[in-house]
Amino acid sequence: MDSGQIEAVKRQILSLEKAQRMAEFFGVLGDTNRWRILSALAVQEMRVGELAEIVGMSESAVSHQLRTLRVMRLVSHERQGRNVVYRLQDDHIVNLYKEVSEHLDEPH
Amino acid sequence: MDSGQIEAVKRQILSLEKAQRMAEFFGVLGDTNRWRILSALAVQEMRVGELAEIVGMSESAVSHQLRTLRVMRLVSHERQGRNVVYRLQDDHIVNLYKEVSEHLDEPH
DNA sequence: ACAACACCTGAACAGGTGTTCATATATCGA
DNA sequence: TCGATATATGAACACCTGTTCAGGTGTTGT
Repeated sequence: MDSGQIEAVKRQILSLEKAQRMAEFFGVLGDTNRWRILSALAVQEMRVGELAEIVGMSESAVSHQLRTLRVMRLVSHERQGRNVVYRLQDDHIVNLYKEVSEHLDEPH
Repeated sequence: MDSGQIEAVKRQILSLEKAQRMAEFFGVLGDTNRWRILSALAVQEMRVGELAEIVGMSESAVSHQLRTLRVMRLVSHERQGRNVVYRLQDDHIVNLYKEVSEHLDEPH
């Protein structure tokens, strides 16, 4: 590669901003407990306390994580009386899970 | 949800091991510079030094990151004389990029 | 109105992550 | 073989992240 080609690639790669947005999103999925929470919500929508018991975390920790998931619009929430019900916002995560699951299952 | 349903969901969620593997993989994609490196390699295969100049990082930092990407089998490498050429291992990452890009571009 | 309940939030602290710097390894040219 | 080049690696350090703990907000039943 000569210096002209180098410059050409520089113009084609992800911008810093776009790369940051990607990293931020994938970073959210880079946590074991958040995957457990998401997989629980993939079974069915549920309240915070129920999530906490299912994944074996404190309610506070779950709440903190749900906040993160909310910001990335992976889950939506709805207050019902004194409870707050969380659900997966759409099936993007399920698709991502399937796609990556294949990758990880490939023989090395 | 009664306690029976709670137990049922507990059995259906991702195991700790599977969740950890998912988190580990996505965590690798949770870094701005790794996305810049991957997007450069998506344009064309290239040497470490070229990557370093294109993404504006030190060669050492790039090398460290490539190691991480290699472990997750996102890139493969081949020594050519004193150079080492890196390339994307397959198109999984490109697919992931497209899928997530849509998600991020959706109106809030 | 008030106590109990369900959830959220901020600060603090421990553990993890990415970069730099110095050095090591590997290959080529003379 | 020796110096130059290209990449890899280990330790150290600064920064980021997730949990806990203490306390706060919002809602219901009496």
